[in-house]
Amino acid sequence: MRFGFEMSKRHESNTTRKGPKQQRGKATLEAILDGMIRVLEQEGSDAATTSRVAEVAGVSVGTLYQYFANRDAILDALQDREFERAQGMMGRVLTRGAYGSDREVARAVIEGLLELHSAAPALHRLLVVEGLRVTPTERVQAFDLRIIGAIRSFLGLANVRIRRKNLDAAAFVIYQAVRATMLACLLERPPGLDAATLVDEITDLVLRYLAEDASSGP
Amino acid sequence: MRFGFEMSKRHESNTTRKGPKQQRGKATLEAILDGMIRVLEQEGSDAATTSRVAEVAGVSVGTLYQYFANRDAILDALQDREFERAQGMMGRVLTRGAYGSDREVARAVIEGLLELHSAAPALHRLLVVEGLRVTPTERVQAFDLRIIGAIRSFLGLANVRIRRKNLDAAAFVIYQAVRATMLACLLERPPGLDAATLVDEITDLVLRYLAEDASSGP
Amino acid sequence: MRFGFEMSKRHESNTTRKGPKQQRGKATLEAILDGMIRVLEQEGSDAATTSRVAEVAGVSVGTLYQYFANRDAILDALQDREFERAQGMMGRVLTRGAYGSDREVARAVIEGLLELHSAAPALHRLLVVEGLRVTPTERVQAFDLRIIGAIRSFLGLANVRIRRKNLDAAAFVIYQAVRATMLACLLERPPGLDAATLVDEITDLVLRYLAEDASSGP
Amino acid sequence: MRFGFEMSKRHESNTTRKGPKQQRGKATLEAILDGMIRVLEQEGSDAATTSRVAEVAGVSVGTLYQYFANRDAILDALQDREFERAQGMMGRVLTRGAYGSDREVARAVIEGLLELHSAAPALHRLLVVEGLRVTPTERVQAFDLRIIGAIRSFLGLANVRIRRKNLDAAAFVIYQAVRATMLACLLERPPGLDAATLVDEITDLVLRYLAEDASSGP
DNA sequence: GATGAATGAGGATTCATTCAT
DNA sequence: GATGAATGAATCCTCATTCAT
Repeated sequence: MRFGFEMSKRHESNTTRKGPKQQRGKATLEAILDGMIRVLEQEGSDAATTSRVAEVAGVSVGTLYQYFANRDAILDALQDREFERAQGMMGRVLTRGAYGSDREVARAVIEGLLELHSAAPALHRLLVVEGLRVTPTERVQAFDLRIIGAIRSFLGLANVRIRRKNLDAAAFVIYQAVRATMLACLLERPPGLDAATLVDEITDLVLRYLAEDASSGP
Repeated sequence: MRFGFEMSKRHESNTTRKGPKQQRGKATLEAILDGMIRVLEQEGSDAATTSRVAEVAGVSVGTLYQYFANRDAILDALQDREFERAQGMMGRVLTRGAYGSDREVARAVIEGLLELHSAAPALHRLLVVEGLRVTPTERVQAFDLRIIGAIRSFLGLANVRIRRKNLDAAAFVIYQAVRATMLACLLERPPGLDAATLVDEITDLVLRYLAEDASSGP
Repeated sequence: MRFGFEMSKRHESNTTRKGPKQQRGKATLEAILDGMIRVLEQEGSDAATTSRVAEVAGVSVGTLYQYFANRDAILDALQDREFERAQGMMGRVLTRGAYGSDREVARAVIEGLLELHSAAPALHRLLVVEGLRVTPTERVQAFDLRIIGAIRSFLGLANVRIRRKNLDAAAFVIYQAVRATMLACLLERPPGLDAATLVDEITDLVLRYLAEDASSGP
Repeated sequence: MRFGFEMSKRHESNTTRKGPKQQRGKATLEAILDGMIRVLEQEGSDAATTSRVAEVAGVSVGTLYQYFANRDAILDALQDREFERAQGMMGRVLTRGAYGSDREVARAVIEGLLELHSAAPALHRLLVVEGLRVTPTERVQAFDLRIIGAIRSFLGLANVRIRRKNLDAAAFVIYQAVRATMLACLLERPPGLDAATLVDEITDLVLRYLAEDASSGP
């Protein structure tokens, strides 16, 4: 167990219809997920109809519905996959850089996140939008709630001197601030704000907010 | 529509169709805008169909279309109204608090923003979603671009000692971070993060990021 | 009485709502008719909504409906006006040219028709379309039935040697052939078919069809 | 819609959306075309809404739109089908009657046309209306342009002595005159003008107009 | 298991017509 | 009489989902 990432195996109903027992099934399932991402990234969410996704995935709509109970289930699965990737990245970075300075660790995590987001900005945009839904869906665990939990436990375990009293609040603030900045930067591509600068700024934002002393600004 | 609130591609007629000059007209127009907000807040963006908005506004669809060229035009108008409110708030706060400490000014602005967001969180959620559009529209001034510009010029004029080199980047980061945190807090209502705490945390986040010395944290 | 143009004063219901007793009323009524024609000619029939017609006529929709029971009534009135113009033209031409050769008379009539059509081709197109309605409207006298009647009586009275046995059929054929050719020419403007040529061709078409000897081709 | 059958402005996708390759698809497509004709014939063009056509065709609107990109595409397809039928008829008649007299050939063609028109007068009415469009569409080959071209080349090839100098004009005139007369006759059913008479009259009209000597009139 | 044709509820938008001022 | 804001039925079209083959 890494950082005590607690997470329930949530909501059967909305998810994959049948566990991909077969090899072929697994491949098809992945093809559909990738099809969804590809459409999202290249054609925008308006174009992400079930038919189009199936087409891009190289299967028929019927098949798509054999793997997913409904359209939302695809997004759920995508969320799961993305969460696992984030989790994996964090694990790798933190293990590897266990002895680096706070700044180095933070920067590594942020770079990892940026990489993850860069691979599929539109997907992450979607995850934000979904997370911000006004009418709470029955989607039990929004993507960000899970991540915030993970961050919270990391902060609790970290041996750095965190200045924050309220760790729950801190985890929440960090997560929202980092994600929004990163995502907006990727999607809006504001002139004069390249990836390197972005990482610098976010790292500094987070460290100054968290750490007792963070005089080593850029 | 899926994925929350996708806007349609076209933006031919971004403006109010024909502001009937009468008094009644003005009232009807406001009723429609308020109807949209009410639906957004209470029923979610999927429910914000033109029919439903008209119904809630207490007018017929036909009337709605007499005031707005299309559905998107309502959102445009809402954006304008909100921008003006934000501008007004900033003006008032900054004038009034011209002699306060940095922290006092920052806190006042953030409290003002929180107030604005609290009045219509769903609307602001929408503005975020809009701001994150993958396919950038020709919509001349996206809400956030306008606000970021305002922040940027404020930073440039402020007589405080800003530690940031790249003021454009700083304005961008601050805006995204503050807005996302505030909005997510309002919409998700995470337990243990009340309004007061939120203001404290955000103020600190911003000040530490910006100011040369921000030792007066909580 | 000229050629025994018999015509009933038909269908009160669909027509002008109130006889324009006032001077102003008469002017407004004409303005509306002209507005309809102007829109038809310049913007096409899709644009000919009651609102647009009223706008172009310089009155309000309400006023328009004070003069016409419904939209169709405007077209009825237009039909009447056009029929009267056609009648007047025929009268003038036939009186003036009473002693010309058959060909001269025919040519004069056709030129007159062309002039009438040229002034408002879109209107005449509309009259055709209306005349060809599949579901017979309650519109008692279609434009063409009235004109055909007039032609028929002219053929009956004419002192030329008509070769046709069936004058009813002949009147019908002539009318349809002439009108269609003329109108299509005006609307489609086929290259290499100017007004002069058109008149020549139609005149010849009609004369050869009707007259005992028509060896004097163009 | 008013004024009979206005077509909408756009013609982006003039073609069949996606001819489902199956057998069933072909049948459905035909059912829709026939449904459109049936509605046109029996209920008039105002009734020819997509829903009604689908209903009469025995399919759902969705299905209709799976075969045709939009309402106009149905009419395009109908036009194509009709053009092909006309072409086939002409081919058959001209081949078979290669050795008949001019009058016999002409009469055969006209009888063929009458048959074609009789089968679906409302459709042909529509094609006329289409042909008379004020705003010329980019629709590549309007029905009549295609037919006029065919007539024109037939006139050029015919070994009969055509008296006309301007064959383009002659083709145009013949086409418009014949079609209008025939169609109006079918739709208005003027008393005392049966099919046989109509064919006689039209044949004579055309032959006298075209041929050097046409003394063999009725 | 896969396919894709069929379904139909639902959403945006228009426009003839009315009626309170 | 004139005005024009309000009405709402009607239309086109989309897309998630099902089911017969």
